[in-house]
Amino acid sequence: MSAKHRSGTRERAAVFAALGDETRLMLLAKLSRGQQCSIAELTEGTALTRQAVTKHLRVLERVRVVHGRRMGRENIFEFDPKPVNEMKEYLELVSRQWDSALSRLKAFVESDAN
Amino acid sequence: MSAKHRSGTRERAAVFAALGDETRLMLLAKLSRGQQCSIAELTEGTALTRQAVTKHLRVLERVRVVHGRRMGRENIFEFDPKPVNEMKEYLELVSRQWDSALSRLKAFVESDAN
DNA sequence: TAAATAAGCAACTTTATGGTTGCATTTCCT
DNA sequence: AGGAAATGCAACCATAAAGTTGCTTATTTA
Repeated sequence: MSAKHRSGTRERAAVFAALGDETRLMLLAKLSRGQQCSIAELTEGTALTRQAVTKHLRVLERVRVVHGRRMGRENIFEFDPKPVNEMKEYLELVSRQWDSALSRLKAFVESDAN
Repeated sequence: MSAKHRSGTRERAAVFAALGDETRLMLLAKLSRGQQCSIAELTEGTALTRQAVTKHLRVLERVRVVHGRRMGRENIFEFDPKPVNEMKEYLELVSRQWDSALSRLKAFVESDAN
């Protein structure tokens, strides 16, 4: 309800959208296991072209779930946990709101109101 | 790493994708506060048409974040917490994987290897 | 230095998404 | 009954997203 929440809606949606693709979830899975991988390495597991994987990495990079740094001729990508943690916290908030809403409903039903 | 994970990748991506839109996050916010709302009511806060909101509700419904039931002439929508909790748990898993990967890296750096 | 490796850039195709408008249907209320 | 309210359905449009191919650039390495 605070301004902090409403102002972040766009950014949160962007992070969720970035996670909303099977290929990107697989990239995320590999990188979150701690491996630092080049684009070519990340392409290996998939049925896609290197360029397609590159595009997916840019999407993840734009919302800072991942970042790459140039090492010689290769671009090494690494996981960045902050946005994922923020999304986890947001979902926890939603969950808590729901629980307290249920509690209120329960209290209402059990009150004189019925 | 288990089969359970890999088989769910598509579904997880679908849920994240459903959450990856500002309008749908706002609908989710309202519904997760426990209010059961008709489509017309949910449309009120927005600058969109009723039909646009309906489409967004269908997207959320397809991944079971929400469900509607017909009550007379109106369609009352309600939040469903299961998928959101599952996504929360998935993000927790990712987060733990990352933490343990960092621990392993730290142990490695501090070992004879350097 | 020349071949091979890794990646970036750009154009293009296809399909999904978000949104609209117009009209039909169901339900409620007087 | 008959009008108002709440939806549903379908066609349509515009833009974004996912993926491809072809070509260029930068770095290794033999």
